[in-house]
Amino acid sequence: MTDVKTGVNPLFLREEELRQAIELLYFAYRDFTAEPDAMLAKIGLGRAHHRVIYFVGRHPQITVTELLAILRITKQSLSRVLQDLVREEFVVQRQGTRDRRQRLLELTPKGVELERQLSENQRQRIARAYRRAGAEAVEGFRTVMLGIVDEEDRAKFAPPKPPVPGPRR
Amino acid sequence: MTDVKTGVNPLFLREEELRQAIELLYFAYRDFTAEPDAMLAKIGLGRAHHRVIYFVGRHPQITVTELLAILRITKQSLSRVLQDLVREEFVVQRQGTRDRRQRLLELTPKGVELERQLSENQRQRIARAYRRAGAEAVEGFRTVMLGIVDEEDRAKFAPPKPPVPGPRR
DNA sequence: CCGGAAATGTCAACATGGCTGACGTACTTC
DNA sequence: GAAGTACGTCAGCCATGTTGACATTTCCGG
Repeated sequence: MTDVKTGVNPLFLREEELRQAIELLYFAYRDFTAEPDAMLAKIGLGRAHHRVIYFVGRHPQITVTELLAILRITKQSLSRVLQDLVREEFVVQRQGTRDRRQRLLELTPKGVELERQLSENQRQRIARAYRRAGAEAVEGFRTVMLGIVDEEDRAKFAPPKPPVPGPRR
Repeated sequence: MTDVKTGVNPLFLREEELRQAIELLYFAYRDFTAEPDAMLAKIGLGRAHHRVIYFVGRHPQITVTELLAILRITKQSLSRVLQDLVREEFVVQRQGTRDRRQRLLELTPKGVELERQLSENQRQRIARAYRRAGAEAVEGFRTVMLGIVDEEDRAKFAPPKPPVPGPRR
């Protein structure tokens, strides 16, 4: 196969390569969540609250069912953290107009501010890594990560082409 | 700055790009851990057990202190899962020879087999993503992930050059 | 050789955030 | 009008993290 001239055992290389990837995922996630976790702990919230705040901020007017599909947890688990967030006025629930059974979720200004603070560190971490790695590496990163994600969720990640104020058809 | 000719707002692009990265990390980790978690649940173990089995398998003869440094949890937390694993004979503890206070940890054959089964799915997931993305993308992935990891842990990730049977100095 | 520090273990109590099961209400849809 | 859907809630269980306190064994420096 390959690597004949270097005398390398390709199976070994592959195994080591895959293990490094496993560890990169573990360490990156561990370090990526450490700081927000610490900030949350100070105000009596946890990582679960962060996830809700993040995705509600990302998708204003999201319904409970949609949020459950993203988080892949039970409604009872979500309910607990959501109650905290509503009580503390980080999130508001509005009745849906199209379907009045729905509760549309939105961040309050206070929620927006918390979200910003929590994500700030994560954004900086990513920005730093992106800057150092360069555009080409970033493309590779995105491609590989997308391949790791379950197929059904890949559609969410259209290449980041912002809405260009061009001819609107 | 950049993107002048396309009329793109670079700040928006950056924000969207960073948010996508945050979500890639979240979804990739979520999907990456889902299957091992399900397998572990069947035998009454959890993700914490997996982490211990993984790193003990990766670093045979690792000491408790070293393992704690990798996992960044308290010794009490580790102790609980370690006790389970020793009782169920996935892991053995041997007294250190250099320093007899140490308990060197190792997988039993049963532990090796479990580790293999648990990681199999993860390795396949990575292998598939690597295969589809190509060598260049893999390099980019590694570079960016390394940039996300805390500086102190980066040294662990030497480029995967296996021990070539060359002139040993 | 003695005393402090280190490596490890253990007990106890607590918090977070998953889970299941059961049930209720309001609303939509057919 | 009946069935299904969106959402909420109560109750209890489990895994896994935390802190604090304390014990044992061993190593090492003065």
